[in-house]
Amino acid sequence: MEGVENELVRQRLEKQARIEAIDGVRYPNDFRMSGFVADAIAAAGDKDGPALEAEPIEVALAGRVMAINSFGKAAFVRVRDQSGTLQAYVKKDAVDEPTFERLKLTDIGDIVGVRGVLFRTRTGELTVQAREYRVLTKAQHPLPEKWHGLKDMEQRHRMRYVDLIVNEESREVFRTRTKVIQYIRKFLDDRGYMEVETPMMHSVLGGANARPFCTHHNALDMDLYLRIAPELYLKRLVVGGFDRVYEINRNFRNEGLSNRHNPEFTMIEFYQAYATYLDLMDLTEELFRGMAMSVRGTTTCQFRGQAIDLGPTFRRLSICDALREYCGYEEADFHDPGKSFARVLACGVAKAEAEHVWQKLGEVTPRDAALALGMLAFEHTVEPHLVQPTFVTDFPAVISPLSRRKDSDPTLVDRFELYIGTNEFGNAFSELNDPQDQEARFQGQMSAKAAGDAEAMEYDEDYVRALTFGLPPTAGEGLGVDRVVMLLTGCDNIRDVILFPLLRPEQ
RNA sequence: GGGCCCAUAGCUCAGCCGGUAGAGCAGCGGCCUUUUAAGCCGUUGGUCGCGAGUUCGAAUCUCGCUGGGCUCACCA
Repeated sequence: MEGVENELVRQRLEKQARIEAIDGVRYPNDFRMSGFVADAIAAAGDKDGPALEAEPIEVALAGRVMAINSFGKAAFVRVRDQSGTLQAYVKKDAVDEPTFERLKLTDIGDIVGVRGVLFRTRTGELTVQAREYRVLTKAQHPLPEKWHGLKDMEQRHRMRYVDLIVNEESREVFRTRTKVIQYIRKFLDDRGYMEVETPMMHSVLGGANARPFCTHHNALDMDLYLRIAPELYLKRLVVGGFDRVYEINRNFRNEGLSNRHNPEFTMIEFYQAYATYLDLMDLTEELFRGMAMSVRGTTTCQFRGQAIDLGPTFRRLSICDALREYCGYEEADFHDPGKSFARVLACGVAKAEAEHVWQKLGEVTPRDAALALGMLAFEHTVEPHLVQPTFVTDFPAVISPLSRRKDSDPTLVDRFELYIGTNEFGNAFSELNDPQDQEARFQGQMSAKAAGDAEAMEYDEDYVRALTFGLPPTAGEGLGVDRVVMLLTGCDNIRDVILFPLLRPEQ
């Protein structure tokens, strides 16, 4: 940063040296806290001043100085730890000379240790009457201003540690993030799911349609991908007899950044044998409702300027019905790529984009092409309508290479995506467990790859082999955890819910 | 990657119709032993993101670069 030449830093280094001269130690680590601030507050309960005087409670607290109100011969020092904030009162005639000197050398931002008994000020505020007061760690760099905090988004992301110190809203977002993950974990644990860990370095690309990050293992002289999804490994585990598994997984996709996309992001992916995508819809509603109630105490939330209610039963809308309702599709349009193409253009999709999508499909039937093109119209025209939670169901098989075909129509699959606030939150389907069909689907992906689809999956021979040993009828789902946190915290930018989002290097 | 916008003191911002910088907070000095955005008096602090150009003169106008925000595209 601006370096030690800065005047403010120079002053603080000077104070640090003077404290060291008093204490004989520059970074002491022998202060022992009696507990957190919250414990001290709990110990005092609602006892009034006289009660605290009658039965003194001694505490030793440590934390960061957030404010100092000084009177020259006494001062209030507001100390914050992980659990909360409590002020200490240090007065000259209640402490020895070196202690009062330490107080005078304290800056906002310093880490201090305070020992003393609890009392109440004339306004009734619980306060530690300091007997011992020490500076444990000098903050050599000043903190941002106390009531505007740190506003600059770039600074907040680059120096998250400072953001967390000064912005309570930011601390709250990440506490909520932790609660969300704890809730999901407990929710699945309670239902007999087993948490597992699968490889993040893959030699075969699969489980999603996305461009990967590449890396290299030196000793094996082997190129590897950072995983884009754990799906194929999790289903291998179901083959292995772990009927219900889940992984809270970090995935890596080599795509553009946006306020909804970070190259590494967190998903919760879970699989349940002897279930279908219909079962997962019920489970998903239950999860979202319980999570919202647990984390926020209500099923309503604000997301990207929209009022969302997770309380009512989620709407269920098939792709084809959506296209009929919002894009004017008629029966013939679902079978004739030319007609579907015309509908797509009528929806306002750029011709070049539609042609590109058509072209990179590779060798497909007219029905498949018509449906795949329809997805463009869906994304362009239907998505903006999906504000309240909606399960979009029955996707085209041609774009769903791992999903089970519908018994009633093999060109469609038993799949849903969950939309909330016009954004996709999750993706689930009954798993394709027919190894011969899976082979054919991988062939289709290879065909698409050959036709120029950079995001197509690779042919995973071992996965097909696993299927030949028998994958029970299974349903699986993935949810974007970062987006769930955005929804429940009202953050519009994914970077606000990721502690250290990817940024370009400084300078 | 495309479009629009932003970058001034440690932090939050003003100045932008060109005349080489201002406030609040923080800091420093003084007064103040129950404050809580404490108060009162005084005061330090800036290669105005970087680099060119126009001009007698640029924080201000122009171009380029860097970083960021919003938005579009792909995904979750």
